[in-house]
Amino acid sequence: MADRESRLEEVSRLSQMLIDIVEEAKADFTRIAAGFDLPVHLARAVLALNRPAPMRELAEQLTCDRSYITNLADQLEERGLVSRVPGEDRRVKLLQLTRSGRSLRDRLSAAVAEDALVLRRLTAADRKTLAPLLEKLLTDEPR
Amino acid sequence: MADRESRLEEVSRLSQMLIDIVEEAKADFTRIAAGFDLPVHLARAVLALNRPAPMRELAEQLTCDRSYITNLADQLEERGLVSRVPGEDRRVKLLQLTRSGRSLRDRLSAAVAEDALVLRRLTAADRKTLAPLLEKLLTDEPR
DNA sequence: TATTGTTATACTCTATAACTATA
DNA sequence: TATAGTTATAGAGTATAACAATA
Repeated sequence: MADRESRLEEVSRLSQMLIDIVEEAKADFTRIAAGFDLPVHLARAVLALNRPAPMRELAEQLTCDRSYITNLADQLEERGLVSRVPGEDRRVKLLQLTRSGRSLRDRLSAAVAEDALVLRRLTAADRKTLAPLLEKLLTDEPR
Repeated sequence: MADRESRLEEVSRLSQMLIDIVEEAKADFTRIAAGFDLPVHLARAVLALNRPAPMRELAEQLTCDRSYITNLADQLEERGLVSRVPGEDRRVKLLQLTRSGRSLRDRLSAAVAEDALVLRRLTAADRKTLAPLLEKLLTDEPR
């Protein structure tokens, strides 16, 4: 079957495009974050803090170790972007954006959204076509 | 404009789906490579070697430093998957898959293609719709 | 006993700089 | 002088393990 070879080629072309798109999107994010003087991992943490969250929870959301969150929290605190506030359970500390942290988060998220590839390069109709295809790619039933 | 908020939401949903898809695809690749007892970076190198290539060229293709390619080449050689063969320019060494390297590459690429998300979850028609949208996302004119 | 956050430390991946041999 | 590959080393990013406080 010459069929197999050509299918293989189509598949790797599509996969590579997906990878390239995401790499470009990540590069965009890196650039935008740098514009706010933030390394990527701090920018991600700031965006994740849409409300005060236990450090444990943040670790799950960012899929990293608790000890690493301690690390991030220290850096964010040094910059005056978050503060650690005690939770009801006294083992827990919540990370909470400071006033300046909230302001930064607003500006950052607006910049990210405005810059998004999917807005810059696709029409509304394109996006309407794209969404269900991506959803299909994410449903893990047929395994 | 409540418009802006909802657009923002649509955008981040699409972007997140793209990221999730690629993460899943990469996880699949990691799993498949592990099935051949290869860490990801070695598997990528093996796939890149569809023909003997100067180490310099491989560095460009994998977008990494020459010194790192030396590193990869050592590991691949230890596994008996590649050999260094002298180029015409005597400064150059070509990395060339051994017989067993070629065999591995064939099986690996077949496994990758067969497992691809875009095959598992999309119909041929879906893929035909998806391709031009991804291409549009990759054309960097409208900046 | 289990869980939260912290500390100290170690590991993985990758790059930089200096080197050699060729060109 | 510039380039290909190598070596030794360093850095970024992240995890592991042991720990103190609390549940």
